Amino acid sequence: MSALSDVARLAQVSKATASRALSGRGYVSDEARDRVLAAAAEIGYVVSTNAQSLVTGSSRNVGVVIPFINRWYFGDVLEGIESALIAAGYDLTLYRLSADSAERRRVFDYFLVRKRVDAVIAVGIELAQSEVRMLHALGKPTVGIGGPIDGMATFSIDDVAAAALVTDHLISLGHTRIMHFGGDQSEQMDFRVHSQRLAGFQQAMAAAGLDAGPDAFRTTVLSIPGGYSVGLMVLADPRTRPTAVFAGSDEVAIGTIVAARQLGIQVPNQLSVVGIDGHELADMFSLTTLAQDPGEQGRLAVHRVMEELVGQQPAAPRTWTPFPVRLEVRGSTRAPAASAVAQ
Amino acid sequence: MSALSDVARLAQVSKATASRALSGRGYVSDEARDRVLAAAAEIGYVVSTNAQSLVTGSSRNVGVVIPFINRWYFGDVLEGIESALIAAGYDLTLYRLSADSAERRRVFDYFLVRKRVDAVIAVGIELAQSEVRMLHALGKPTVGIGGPIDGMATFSIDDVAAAALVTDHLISLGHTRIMHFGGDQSEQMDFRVHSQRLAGFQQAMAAAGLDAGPDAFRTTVLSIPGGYSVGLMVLADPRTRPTAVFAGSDEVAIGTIVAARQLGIQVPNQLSVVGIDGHELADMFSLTTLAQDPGEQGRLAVHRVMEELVGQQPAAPRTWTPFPVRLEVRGSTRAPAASAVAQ
DNA sequence: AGCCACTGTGGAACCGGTTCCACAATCGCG
DNA sequence: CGCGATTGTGGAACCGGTTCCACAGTGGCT
Repeated sequence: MSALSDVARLAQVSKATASRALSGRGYVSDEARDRVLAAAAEIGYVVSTNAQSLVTGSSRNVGVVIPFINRWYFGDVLEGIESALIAAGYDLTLYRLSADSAERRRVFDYFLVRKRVDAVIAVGIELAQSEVRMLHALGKPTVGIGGPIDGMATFSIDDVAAAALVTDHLISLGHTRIMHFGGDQSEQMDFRVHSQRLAGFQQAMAAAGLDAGPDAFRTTVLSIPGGYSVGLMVLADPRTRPTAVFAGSDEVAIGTIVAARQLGIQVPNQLSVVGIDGHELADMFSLTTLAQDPGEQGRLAVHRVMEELVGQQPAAPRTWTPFPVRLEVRGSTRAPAASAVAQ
Repeated sequence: MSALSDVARLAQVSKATASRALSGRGYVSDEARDRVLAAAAEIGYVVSTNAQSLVTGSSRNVGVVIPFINRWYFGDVLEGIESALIAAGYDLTLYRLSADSAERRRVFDYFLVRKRVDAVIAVGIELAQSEVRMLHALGKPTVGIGGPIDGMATFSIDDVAAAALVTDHLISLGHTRIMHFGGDQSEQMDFRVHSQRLAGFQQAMAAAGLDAGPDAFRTTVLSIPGGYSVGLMVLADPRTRPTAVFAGSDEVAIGTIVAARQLGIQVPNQLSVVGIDGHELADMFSLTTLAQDPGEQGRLAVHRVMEELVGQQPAAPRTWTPFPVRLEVRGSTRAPAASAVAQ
């Protein structure tokens, strides 16, 4: 491969001048610049980013740590991050972090610290305080999606409020027998998303004077098959069947709707279902949902990182920024039929 | 940050010995090694991969170019690639390539060439011969998933055979009015997947003496909503409705099933549906499908890249390796009911 | 005893850039 | 005309490692 010195020799200038001509920094005569550019083009010169990073100390590369790639929310966030990084001229190095804690340590110790990332974006992962400190100690900007995390800039929707909002939607329609299908705490290592949505559900129920005991809550995997299997189990018995389900994610909601159809239960006539996410399939399944925009969250996180990376001015404080949501009412929610209640 | 020279000073050895002790290459006395390791641990030394890459010429980093993240097949391939790369001690730099050709050039010229990848894995992207030559000229191993591409090692299922197989399955059940919902050529920049699956369909139909004219084929976006919308349009009219649909992907098949249910058409009693992929939702929808294993394809591609990267022995020839498939018969296919045919 | 192979170590060159600094030439202006 | 500011250029140091080479000590063998 050709190096800068080759370009310099061909253009009959010094390495210093060649470097200045190519980077655009410092004084270079037009004539010299033209010669350098022509020489570079002639031999197909490309800079070595390794050499560049070595001397400048920055690598124009951001690490993204994410637990899933194949779930809608995470995939969308990743797409948003990717497009924003490319636009900013940065590369994206991807680390998927499974629940396996040994692998987790390895990624953290080995890759993130050792490798050439300028910053880290953690999606849906609850970082320990020791891990946060480690990243801060390295001077690497770090932002999280799905916070809040102490000492870090994080973005996410307000899960408690979101859950309360959709629960209130069901309550205002007249439902009283409402169940929540939520995530299992141990399933993945993300934030307190699950418990917060459960808390919001319970708050809203309590505020309306409704029962939200243990019978009103089932855990499942937050995916379409997860919603399907819990739906099949819970909805099969007409005597205990609720009139409405608040699903912890749209994927669970869709699985529940499919299960209900399978059982011959009409949605929304006999069962209302509401989710959280704004999944691309929500429209197809007429799903009422609290929509968020994961791609936008990803882009926002990138901008926050860039602020701190470029950062002449002091960066914004490292706090949680709630992300807006909007309730999209579709055909999966309706007032409970008298017969359904009686049944 | 602490550098190797700091470690060397603290351990009272030369940089050369410190480097040998840490890398494990060359002769170092046990005593010296211990001192170096202790010194490194004490000051929290981590190597600079930039310096390392600069001198060794390899960066332990593989670039992955992929058109979608959020479609099941691509997400699964990506997961497979990621896990295999991490296991091999390599990083994964992600480039999403949209259909926009300007962006495509930019990624190619700017990032792939300029940046620090040791190899490139291209997923579902048809590379031009000029692009293949460019990568070869750089001496970077390159493998594709979803081939074949001339001059490149590629992995994919045999799309013609796969399409013929599922079509034969429908034919052997007694169906004669079969339609194919396939991908639109212009929709994305992947390989000739769409046209090959169409060709396989037409071959199988012709071999059975069945009509596979233009009326037997509809294009759509290869996603669940895509299958849903084409399903709603095509299945609405009972007079022209086929008794079986071969969907170009499981996502299209699932969308078609949902559309059929919506129209009150029973699957499989009134309509058989078969897909290709082995989607995670296939089981839930009782979908008969030709299963492939995208994650395994990703892992295989990584191994192929590693072979060439480590490669003392001459690497395997750069040809297409067909990937195995298996027909998983579930409840979405059945012999056509006499009534359905008459209707 | 003499020679060679092996082990262990440090000095120095090198990878490919960026940037500091010294120096020269030109220019504007009092 | 003289002087300081501006422009343009090259030499050399440096980023942080790896590795070649020279050299010294030790041991095994004839």
